[in-house]
Amino acid sequence: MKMKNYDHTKIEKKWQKEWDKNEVYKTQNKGKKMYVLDMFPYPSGVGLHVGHPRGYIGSDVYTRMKRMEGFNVLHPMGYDAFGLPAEQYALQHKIHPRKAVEVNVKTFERQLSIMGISYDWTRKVNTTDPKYYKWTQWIFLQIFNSWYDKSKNKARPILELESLFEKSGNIKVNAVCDFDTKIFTAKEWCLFSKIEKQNVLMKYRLAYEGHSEVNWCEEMGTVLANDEIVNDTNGNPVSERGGFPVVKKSMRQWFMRITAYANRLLAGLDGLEWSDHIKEIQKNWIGKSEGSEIEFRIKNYELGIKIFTTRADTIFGATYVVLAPEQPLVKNLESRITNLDEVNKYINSIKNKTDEDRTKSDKEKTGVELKGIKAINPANGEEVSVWIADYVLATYGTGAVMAVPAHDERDYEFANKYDLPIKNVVNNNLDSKNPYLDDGILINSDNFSGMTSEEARVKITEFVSGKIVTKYKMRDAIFARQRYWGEPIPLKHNSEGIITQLKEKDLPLELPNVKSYESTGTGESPLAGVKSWVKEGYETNTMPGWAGSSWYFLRYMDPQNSKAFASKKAIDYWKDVDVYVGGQEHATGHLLYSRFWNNFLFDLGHVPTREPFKKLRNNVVNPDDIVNNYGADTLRIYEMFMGPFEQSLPWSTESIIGSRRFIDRVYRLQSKIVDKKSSIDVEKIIHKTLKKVTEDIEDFAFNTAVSSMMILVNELEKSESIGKKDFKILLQMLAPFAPHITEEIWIDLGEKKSIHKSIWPKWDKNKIVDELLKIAVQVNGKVRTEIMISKDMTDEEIKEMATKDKNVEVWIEGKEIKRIIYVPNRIVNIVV
RNA sequence: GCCCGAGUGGCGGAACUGGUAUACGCGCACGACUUAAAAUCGUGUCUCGUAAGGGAUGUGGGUUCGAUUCCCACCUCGGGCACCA
Repeated sequence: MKMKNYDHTKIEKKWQKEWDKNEVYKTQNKGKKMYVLDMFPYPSGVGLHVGHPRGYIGSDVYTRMKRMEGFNVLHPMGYDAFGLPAEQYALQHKIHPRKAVEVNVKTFERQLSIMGISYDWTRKVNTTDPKYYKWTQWIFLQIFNSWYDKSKNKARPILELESLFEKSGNIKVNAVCDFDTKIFTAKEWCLFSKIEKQNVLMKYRLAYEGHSEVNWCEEMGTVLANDEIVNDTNGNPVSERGGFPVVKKSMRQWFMRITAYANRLLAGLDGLEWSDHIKEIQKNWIGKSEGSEIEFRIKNYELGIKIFTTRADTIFGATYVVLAPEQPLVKNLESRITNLDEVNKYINSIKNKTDEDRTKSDKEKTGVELKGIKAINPANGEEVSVWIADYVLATYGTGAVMAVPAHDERDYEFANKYDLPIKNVVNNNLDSKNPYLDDGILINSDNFSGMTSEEARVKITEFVSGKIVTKYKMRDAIFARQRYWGEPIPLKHNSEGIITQLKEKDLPLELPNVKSYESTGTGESPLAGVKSWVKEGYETNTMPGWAGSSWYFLRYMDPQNSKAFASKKAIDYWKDVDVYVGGQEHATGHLLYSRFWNNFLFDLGHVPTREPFKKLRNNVVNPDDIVNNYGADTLRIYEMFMGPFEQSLPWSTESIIGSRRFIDRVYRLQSKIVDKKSSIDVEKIIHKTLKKVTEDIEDFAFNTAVSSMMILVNELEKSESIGKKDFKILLQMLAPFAPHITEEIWIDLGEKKSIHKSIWPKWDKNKIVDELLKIAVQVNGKVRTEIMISKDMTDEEIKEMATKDKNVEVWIEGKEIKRIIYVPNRIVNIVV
């Protein structure tokens, strides 16, 4: 490892210092803007470290070219330091989370800077800084104080909803609200007590308090999201971090009504330059489906059962109805159920099961008939039995389904087990292996027989007075953690249960110091143990990890502002993120929540665009530590060269040597520099390569950009000399990949200003056209020879030249030429 | 089960909107320089064949003058969702 061609450690350190001193990467506030963002990291259990430099390097290469192209680039970095990972780390090491964050941030910054990443560090943000989370709390209050107007399709202030209630109650209000919201008139509204009003409004707020069954982890003393839970080796649910057991528990929670935005989050994907893969994941997660809501009347009772189905065409085959055990209607029917004991026993048995157990698809279906209750099939007036079963989900659709065993696999299984009637109403191909085919011709369906499923869906829905509706699988997001290390929620509860909110001037509500930030084990946050906090009535839950990260990209635009989360001027200038680079593990979390918040802020006029991230590129995990042996420039080139940017690659310390050799060769090429013009051939290849490199960086095709520069260097080595001017072009196009060595040579060549402040060169059109070109000649699609053509030959001349070629004549002799196809500058194909 | 995506040398991978498949790099072999080694440079490197030529982009079909690229079926791998009615 001795006697390198250049001393990477010395050179790289020198320039990193120099760039820092001269603020080479400082963002301006004018010019054509370009916002290139890396997802900011959060401290992990093993401390914060640069685990995967690939993404940071890729976005840095892109950033550097854009800067040289004259864009005013914003390329910042910061820290998402609230949340479980930081807290767990602190607990394990018996230090305060704030201390843990400080230590880890230092390590991280050192590792980033040795790779030569060109961040503007003056714009650093940290979600745990009270000056930052003041605005996280402010945004929370905006959401809390808003409702979703379906007719205008946007969020509006809650005050406007109250005045609508005063005018005409809620009957005419077309808003997104809780499923069980009751109808009231203006008069009734005015008679409501303060607390009753508060409860009603809570059903409309976009941030709301409610109760829900949650995943409770006793050891960690906290609620976990579904994606924070994994299965242990026995198939039991445990926390992803630590592997502690997880059970179901009903708890008071704060929620974000993200479901109000389901359709916009789905539709907004169309205009985004994201990979199809990530879009697909978000689409599935949102889970839109069109169907019908249809009421089955209950015999001798005023209420009916509303069911949701996507197969209204099969309603003539509906032979029973199933409710989810938690469906509120079950309670209402209690007095009429003749086997209530059996029913209650079933409901209780369900409560003790985890989601995991309930949703295992290979599990045998169970259920109980509600005896004494009969429903009427609205299509044919037949009486059908009513059941509860846990294969129906309370949280999707209406929590009730019509069962059509002939055309639904799950209903079929259930009907077979409990001996319920099965009636075929769609004439599928009966010998087909799958009796549940989507489409067919209706039979046994009165006037609808003979129609296709497709037609019948809408017609039958009308016939039974149902309506066409759209449902989503996505649920509202829980917005609370029973933990210490998070943003306090800026709300107070008084002894009567009235909720008041902090005024803007009183923000931030700072996280108090506590003796013990360890879990209380009771399910309450450690904040519940702080007397002064509880006395004031402050909310003891804190915000979840995703709060601070849902808007940080806006803060970078104006990170020091104390009057607003960012000034209007800064927001109007930067608008949105042009390119966003980060891991795809955030597809259904961060990337969805940020889009939700940004759409919301757009509705209230705080930001100028709906979607925050125009272009998304995903980085994948890879190890590091090559810098010491080979240098940062080598690491950067290697990471970019070894394959497509968005693909995970196995690390190979063997092949990295190729990247180092490449740099060494560039370094040695200096001996060929002359003070006059280079030969035509050298000029040509320089400009051709420049064109390719420019286009490739634009497309994030870094691997082929490096490859074409390698070809260029191979060619230059064969040449006698290189003009200084052309050599500088090579340095410039290499600068984004290898910022240190190129800077070193650049300054050596007598330049005064940093190469990174130089202007990205433009390729010369005239220099990339070849006078002579080699093209292939095929006979019947097989290559037989190559010919040289000049650029001013006509098509006819080229075709003639091809047919006259000796190597071709052998193959066409004595045969009739049927056609000659000439693809300009590529190929001639002679068909005989 | 459903929905995406991908299969190219010993390895990482390239091939623009259908136009000379295997660029570039690693590895390997041989050679040059050297007392020697390292480093560096040069030559070769899909496969069968002495050659002329033939065959290969997961498998089998199809469209086309021409297919890694488009279409159909199947196989394998990766990812997402999962009792969503």
